[in-house]
Amino acid sequence: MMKNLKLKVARVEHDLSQAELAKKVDVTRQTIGLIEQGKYNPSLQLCISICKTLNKTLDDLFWQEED
Amino acid sequence: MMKNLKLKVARVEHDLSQAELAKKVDVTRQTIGLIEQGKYNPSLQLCISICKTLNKTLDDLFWQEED
DNA sequence: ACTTTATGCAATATATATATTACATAAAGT
DNA sequence: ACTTTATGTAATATATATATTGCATAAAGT
Repeated sequence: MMKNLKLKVARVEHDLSQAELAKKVDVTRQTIGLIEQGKYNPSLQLCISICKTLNKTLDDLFWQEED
Repeated sequence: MMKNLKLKVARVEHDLSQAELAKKVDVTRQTIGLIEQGKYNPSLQLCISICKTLNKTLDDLFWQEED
């Protein structure tokens, strides 16, 4: 799996730590960290929750053009 | 959870049955059926796989504007 | 120097997505 | 009438997302 740098950038743009974002979307810090590292395959609802918190869409944060 | 009518429409536009789409994305027919019924919270990778098969993006099929 | 803060990592536990198998029904084909 | 085809549903099993707890480290604040 691949790192999700777009998520990390969006999070930092909102001046949130992994722990702070985690609390907002009601998961643990580890879950956010692992998603950013590309070691998890998150659920759609969690992705949507993260997007709404960061004012982004699924395509913004979780869509990859390349293969 | 809410039904995913956009997925069903996109699938039908491609003239695929639930079973045929399932085979293409390597899950079971039940999984596709339950996603369409909104009874599952699919993984991001499965969503992406479905999108690529149906020539759509995540926002096209899995993003909901309303709340 | 000490204390937070942020992050990575690891082991175990729990919840749930998904598979497997099977049965039921309605519609369409023959 | 019979046979497919498509879909819903349900029970059990398995894989894995996520939680929990704890330890380690590097950077920044004091």
